[in-house]
Amino acid sequence: MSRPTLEKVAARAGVSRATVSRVVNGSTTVAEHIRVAVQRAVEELGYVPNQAARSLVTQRADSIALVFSEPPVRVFSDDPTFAGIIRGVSTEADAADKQVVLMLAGSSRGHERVERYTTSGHVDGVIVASMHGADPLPAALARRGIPVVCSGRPLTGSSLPYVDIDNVGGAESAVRHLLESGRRRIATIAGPPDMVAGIDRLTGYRNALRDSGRRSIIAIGDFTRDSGFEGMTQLLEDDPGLDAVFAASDMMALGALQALRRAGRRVPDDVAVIGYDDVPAAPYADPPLTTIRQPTMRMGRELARLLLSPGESSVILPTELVVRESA
Amino acid sequence: MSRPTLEKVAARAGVSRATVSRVVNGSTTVAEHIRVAVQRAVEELGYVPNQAARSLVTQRADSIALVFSEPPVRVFSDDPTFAGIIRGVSTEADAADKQVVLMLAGSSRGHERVERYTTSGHVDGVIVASMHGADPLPAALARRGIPVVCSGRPLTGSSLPYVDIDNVGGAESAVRHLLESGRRRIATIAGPPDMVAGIDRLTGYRNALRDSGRRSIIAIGDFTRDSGFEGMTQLLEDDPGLDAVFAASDMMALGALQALRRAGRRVPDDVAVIGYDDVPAAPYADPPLTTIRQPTMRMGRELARLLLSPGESSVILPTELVVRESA
DNA sequence: ATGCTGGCTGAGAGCGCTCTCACACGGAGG
DNA sequence: CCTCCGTGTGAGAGCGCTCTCAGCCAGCAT
Repeated sequence: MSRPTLEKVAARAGVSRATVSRVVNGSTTVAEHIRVAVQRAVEELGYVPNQAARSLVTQRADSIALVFSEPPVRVFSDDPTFAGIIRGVSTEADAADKQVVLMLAGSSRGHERVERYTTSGHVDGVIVASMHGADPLPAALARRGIPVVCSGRPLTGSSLPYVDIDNVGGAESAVRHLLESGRRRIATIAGPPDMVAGIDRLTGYRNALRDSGRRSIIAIGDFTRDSGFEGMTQLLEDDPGLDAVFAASDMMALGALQALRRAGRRVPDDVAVIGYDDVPAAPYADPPLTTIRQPTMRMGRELARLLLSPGESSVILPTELVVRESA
Repeated sequence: MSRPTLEKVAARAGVSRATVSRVVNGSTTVAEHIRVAVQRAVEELGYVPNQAARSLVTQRADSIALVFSEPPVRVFSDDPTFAGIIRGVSTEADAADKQVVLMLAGSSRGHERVERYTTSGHVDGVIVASMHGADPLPAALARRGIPVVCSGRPLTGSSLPYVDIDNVGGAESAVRHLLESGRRRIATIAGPPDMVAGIDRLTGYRNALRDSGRRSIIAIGDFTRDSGFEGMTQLLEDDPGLDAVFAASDMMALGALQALRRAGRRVPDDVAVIGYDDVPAAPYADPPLTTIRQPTMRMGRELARLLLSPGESSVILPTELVVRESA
């Protein structure tokens, strides 16, 4: 029971292969009655074009890869970023009639697999959603001649097109909010210094603080809850008089909340806390977490658009401060 | 700058296409010095086989699809199930040298897309990870002649191979734990009745209760936190004297915790709470949540194994009770 | 010498499709 | 009447690969 071919459909409809191909691909130069006959034959046989054969001649795959250059744990954590990106990319790809292929390239073996897969003609382009700005994958693919766009500004100095979210601006607005509500000793739990988001959010914090002439109090975390807990604990030791903390991720903010509780500080009365990402759990935190929301879905759309219509330039998307009760 | 073909490599190495093909595909019947020469040519030209051409003749794609028949929101929620499945499938597929293609088929349009993609020869088989047991997708694909395995027992009466987790047994052990610790009026917040996990966990609850001769107190939720909150609130009205609740998902348990707190009940002193799934947030709940852990990664591995070596029969995996402080 | 293996290699067909090009056909214009 | 054109349609090449098959050249037995 092999799948029917163009040839079979043509025979059944009493026309040539070329005509069936025209109908299947929606050419207008086919007489109405023939079109109908062919469509019936397609229907009856349950014909589906063989994509391999098609790709072979067209040199297109009509699909794009969305590569997550991270371990799956991270991708499927409660970070809404990835979900939003996927939704956005899917939406846009749908509109352009392209299929989206998700790939995980967590390990170095994964990198190699992705490279082989994408260079072997499976896809027309690749979106690399990597949080590590220094990821070598995008450049490697580009060198192979594959169209690539990155989510997040690449740290490799390559001039690849990218879509990023205004991390600096987001952090600035968070710290400004703290400043405006009268906080005077504002600490931060920064993200890892090898990720753009970590770097840029710290820059934003410093910018806002410098403008107001206050000194910075910094702990370094890695975006996880545990590192937030530890960071907060350390901060409290360093400067027991602090009255606000900006955590570079909600997960770290959640950890900080816990550390604060343990230390007997009330939030927001004694210490105001503000996070980043607006994860699903943020409104359920105790107290509900004030945070920075990112337009993740729009990011996905822009990524796809950038990949599909080359020549357009990189985009930086704005963030939004969501005020709840923690600050 | 088009990609080099077999022909080019052959010319450079001074051999025929066939020989290059043999080397690339690891045939042993090639003289050592020729093999080396060919490999050098491949290296120098950066040759990567054209997968479309290869598939066209071999009728294989060397990749499998992992389809999530759910809206992305659900897939990327803090439910660790999907992440585990993905990891497991990837591991097993890697070992068999197959590529994993993730696809989201949330909408009905998505279903159609997935059907077209998988039937057009892109993949050698499909794993459908769907929580709705009555999903028509698996059967539709099977009808098309594509090898399919399901995660979760299909509710459609089809005899497709599947891998499931022992939901009934898991729920039973949860309720038994409650019973053994002296609880007498044990309620449940059940999952939606159109999902296997919802149905089976309720069955398990009923089984355990029936064995002990106690009556059941039931609220219906949809696995979300909000529905857990509402379910608990309703349960408290229905039977203010209850001293334990088994929530069919951790998210619902988290919602229940919140409702309990609001109602002034102490956990576990007044009411014991036990969840299901062991989400990442479970140990951080207040109090840390006792729950049922599922071997999700193993599930992924079994799914891949089942797809890759047909003839083996469906599998049901055991669960594990994780005792923390809420029960 | 001749015949027979057995190990390597090359020639060539063909996978299912698209797309160019030639061609058939009816109607308008010379 | 023939030419010219526009509109559909079919023939056929070829995309890059795999794989069968034939052929070649040792080396050994006859």
